[in-house]
Amino acid sequence: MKDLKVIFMGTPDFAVPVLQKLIENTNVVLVVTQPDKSVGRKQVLTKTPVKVEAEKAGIPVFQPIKIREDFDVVLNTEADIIITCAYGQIIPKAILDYPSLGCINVHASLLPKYRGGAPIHKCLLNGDEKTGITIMYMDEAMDSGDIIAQREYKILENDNVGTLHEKLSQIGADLLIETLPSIINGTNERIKQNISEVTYAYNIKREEEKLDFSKTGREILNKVRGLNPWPIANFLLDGNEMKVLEATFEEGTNKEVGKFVLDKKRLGVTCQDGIIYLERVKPFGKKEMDIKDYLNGINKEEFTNKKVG
RNA sequence: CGCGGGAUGGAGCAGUUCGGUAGCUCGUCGGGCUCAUAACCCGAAGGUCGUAGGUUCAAAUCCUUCUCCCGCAA
Repeated sequence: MKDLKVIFMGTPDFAVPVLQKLIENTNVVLVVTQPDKSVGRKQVLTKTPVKVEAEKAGIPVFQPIKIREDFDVVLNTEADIIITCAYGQIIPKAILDYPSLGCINVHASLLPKYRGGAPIHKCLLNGDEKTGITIMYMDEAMDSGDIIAQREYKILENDNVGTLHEKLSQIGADLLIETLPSIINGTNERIKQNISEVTYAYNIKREEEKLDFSKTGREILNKVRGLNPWPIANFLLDGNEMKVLEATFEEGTNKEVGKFVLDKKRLGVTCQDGIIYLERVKPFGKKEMDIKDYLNGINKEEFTNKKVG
């Protein structure tokens, strides 16, 4: 496979293992990634993780603002196949039609479930038992092309977005390399997506980060881990965001939801079917800390009367 | 100069309005109680109050500078 000329398109950390494996096993001739962006409070111009990796390997990098309008560089690069993974822009037909072996995408869900940008978050938020990786041909719509290969991953109770992210990106890289030979010699599968089973995983909206204590403990825990380590579930306390990084649940009954339960060493909030105990939080303006430390500094008498909101 | 929060023993905080002995809860260490304990009691160590300067008899506190951490917005 070392003589296979590959153009890789990808942007975030998730795409890095895929790129690394391609560099090891094939001849990556060009990397396309999103433009450097100013990030954080200080607006530091930052390279995308994929760009960093590409430069390390001495591979040319192309960063069009709009690939839709600016793709000559790609067409002028001799390549057999284009492989994308979380690139972040819709790829125009001219590029899709260009390489002889086609355009292949690595997606972090078992398509047709969870097309879109946040499949890892979505499967955790929904409390799914499994998710996985799909290797697929690309077409002009988002994540709608024919499936070449899939690999399932059984979600563990303690998985969160971070751990799943890591595991799936590794699986994605492995599965891609294993599948490539069949794509090269044309013996690969090509399965149409079942339209009736299509669901979408759009990017998380701000409002979805809020914990709703009128829901069940299970649903709340799903949200806590399904948004960790990014963007982190939270609720309002005295008008300020209290982020919840870890929580546990104990079943029970309550008269009222969203009320604080103060224990000597624990802080809980009543929900529909029990109490959610906060285990690790990040109060407004502070660093994240264990609940034990948080309780050390607060006025417990006052706290008993507080409510979420 | 995008908006806002924060920096005080190892941890989390109070004290700053209105300058006047460095305080709370926890942890650590030592001792005691107990069949035993993460429980309880007694005691101890541990802090140039983020940096630099200014005002003052006196600054954690007032004024100015800078640094670092955090949330939002992009």
